[in-house]
Amino acid sequence: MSSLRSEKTIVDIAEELELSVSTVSRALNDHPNISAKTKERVKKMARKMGYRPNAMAAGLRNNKSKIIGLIVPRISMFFPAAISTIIQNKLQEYGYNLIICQSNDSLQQEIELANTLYSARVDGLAVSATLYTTDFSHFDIFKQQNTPIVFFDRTPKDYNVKVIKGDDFLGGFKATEHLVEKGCKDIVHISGPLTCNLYTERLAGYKEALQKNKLPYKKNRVFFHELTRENAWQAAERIFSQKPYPDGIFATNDTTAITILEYCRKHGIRVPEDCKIVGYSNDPRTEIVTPSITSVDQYPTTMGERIVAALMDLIQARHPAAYRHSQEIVPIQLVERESTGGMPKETPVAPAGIKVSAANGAAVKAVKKKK
Amino acid sequence: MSSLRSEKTIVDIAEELELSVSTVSRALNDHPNISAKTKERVKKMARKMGYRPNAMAAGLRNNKSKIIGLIVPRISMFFPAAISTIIQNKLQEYGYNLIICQSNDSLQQEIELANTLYSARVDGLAVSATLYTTDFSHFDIFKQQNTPIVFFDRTPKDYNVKVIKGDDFLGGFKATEHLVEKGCKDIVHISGPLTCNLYTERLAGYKEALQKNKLPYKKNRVFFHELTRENAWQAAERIFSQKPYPDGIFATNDTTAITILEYCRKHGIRVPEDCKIVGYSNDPRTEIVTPSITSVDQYPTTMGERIVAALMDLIQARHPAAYRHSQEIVPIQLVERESTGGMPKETPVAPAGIKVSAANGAAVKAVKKKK
DNA sequence: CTGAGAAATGCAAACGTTTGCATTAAATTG
DNA sequence: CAATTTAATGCAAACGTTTGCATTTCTCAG
Repeated sequence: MSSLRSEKTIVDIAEELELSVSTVSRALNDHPNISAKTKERVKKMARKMGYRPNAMAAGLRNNKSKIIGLIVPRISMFFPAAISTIIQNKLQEYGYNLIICQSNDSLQQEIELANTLYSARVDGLAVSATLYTTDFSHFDIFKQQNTPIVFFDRTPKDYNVKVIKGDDFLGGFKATEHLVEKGCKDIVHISGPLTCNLYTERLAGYKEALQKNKLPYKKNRVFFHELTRENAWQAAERIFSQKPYPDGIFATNDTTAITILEYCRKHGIRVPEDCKIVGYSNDPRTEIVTPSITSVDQYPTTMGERIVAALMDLIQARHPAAYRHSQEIVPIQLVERESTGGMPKETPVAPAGIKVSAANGAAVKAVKKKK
Repeated sequence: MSSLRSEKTIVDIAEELELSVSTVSRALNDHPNISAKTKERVKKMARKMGYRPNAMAAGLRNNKSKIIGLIVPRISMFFPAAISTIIQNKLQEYGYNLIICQSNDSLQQEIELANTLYSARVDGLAVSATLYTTDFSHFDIFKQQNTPIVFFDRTPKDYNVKVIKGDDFLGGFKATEHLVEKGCKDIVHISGPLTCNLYTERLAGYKEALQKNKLPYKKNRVFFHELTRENAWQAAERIFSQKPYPDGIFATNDTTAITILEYCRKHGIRVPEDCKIVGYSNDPRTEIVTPSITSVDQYPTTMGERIVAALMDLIQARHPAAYRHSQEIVPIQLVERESTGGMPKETPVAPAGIKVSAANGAAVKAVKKKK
């Protein structure tokens, strides 16, 4: 009958075996100078005594926590959720834990989170910023201490740091040009707050596509607001409050696209006949809605994997600043569906649309340097 | 110009101010015996020197990490994602961090996760188990060390521990009875692996409803399999491979319900006219699909809040075993939609259906003791 | 056997906090 | 103003590891 309380420590093992703590420690960590025999003895005893390493003690001594921090706006949205999933699973393979935090798109919260994660002495940090983060100085501590830090998706414009992001310019461009190809001449763009890089770039892509196709850019055809369902609905009301109706809508977010679609259905505006719709992110919901919605896939799997790869890379090697501050672009792909006149999918279960693995390969090559 | 490397510690502050480390520590923690003046001096200096507390050192000394562990099957599914969101945000208010882990429904991974979370010396643990976890002994360590542990949703049947779960029996019952009320006489039930308590209870509810309404329980009308899209599609193929077709289907999962609906639409089976469908969890997707799908809401917000409340409770007070091993039931609610002949929603943006706050209040009262 | 080199083990400090107890300084009282 | 209480500060140990260096124990050639 073992004593009730009391965690077993390596000194307990050492005593029991009449060894020094150092040998026990080394034995457990498979240090080369320890004989196979003692290793066996130690491990067996550890098991028998129910020993569990104390990560905090080790972390304190080693100055590493084996924890990675992740800050995202919210994990209930498709894209960040998908990324978080990948990151979590991937990190596990490397023996790292993940602390996931949500800023809820509040700068104040983001600042606090950065501080607590720093206090936890995370070995690395991945961040997708708030919609309104333009000053990134609350991440300075990490840079000062040389803690690897990677921004993704919603990234800073001129904060010197490693960035992994989708090709938002191209995404905006392709989405718009696709609408043009399908015959649209009057295309509304629903954008987000321009404090966020994603939206400025997609908007730029939109403009570029219009220009290339000799369509005028009209200010009153572009909307800016936080991309909630409520705002989307209001935007729809404004858009369809007076004729002429647009014949195409590029929403920079699938939630918005879906809401617009619902509005159209409710008001007898036929999609795609009267008005075509394109969303962004390839949220699985775009596929189950009727009609299904064309969207821009951002390859969250690829992005997640590359975030982890970058972090592990930075942790292992003390990297040259060149890499610490480089930018990687993950490709995007337009997924055509019914809302722009595409065919309904063959069978909903095994969509032929995207082969992630292939895209993956392409993505890995598409590493660009920051200009 | 301050020295490049080197984290500032409280001893640096102490030296700078010619104080002892203990006073500095106490000052930073607002200990009552420290004069207001020194507190001010210390805090100011701390700020000036860019001091950041080291949570690992404090944790080691205090034997508490201020970290809560969470193990869920996967965070990309609606229900666990929703719960995780709530838990994370709620914990933040209490000054706790959350380490979210996914077992990917693998028992092996769940065991490993339990071990690493224990190594991190989490102050509490919340778990929704694997589909196949029947032996829970890998959580024994936590119980031995008196680390608070709460199971939710997918909970053990006879492992002595705090449990917070939805009223699955009632959910299964209501879903089935609703179909009966709508005129169904031949109701298929698509269930999950019976190793998981959720499914046995919902199945029991289904049976009960049939019996109460004098409908026969037919073995070949119930399906068991992991609730993936692929399996759902196959189930649909079997269900509709020969007449008579069922006139109602109760799927114990919204993904399955949605897939069945897609199958029906593709094969010209009219929903709800020919066949009615009820899902489970009230995944937002059930609302945007056409026709929208009746489902059972599980109040993830309520459940998440109560998980956190229970954990904080257990951490604060060294609780009597009675509470540590009690069971709480969170109510459920049937949300009627078009797939069972309900009216289409008024406006998709502000559905009148559920007022979470109100339900919340109801839920808090509905604490049942284990029989 | 002896001695040298290699292999295995041990010593003790360090990581950055917190905290019980001892001590000193300040305030209060008779 | 001495004596006593109260307020403020300091000392040093402890939390559980890891690791550089010193020491001991082998192994084996000469």
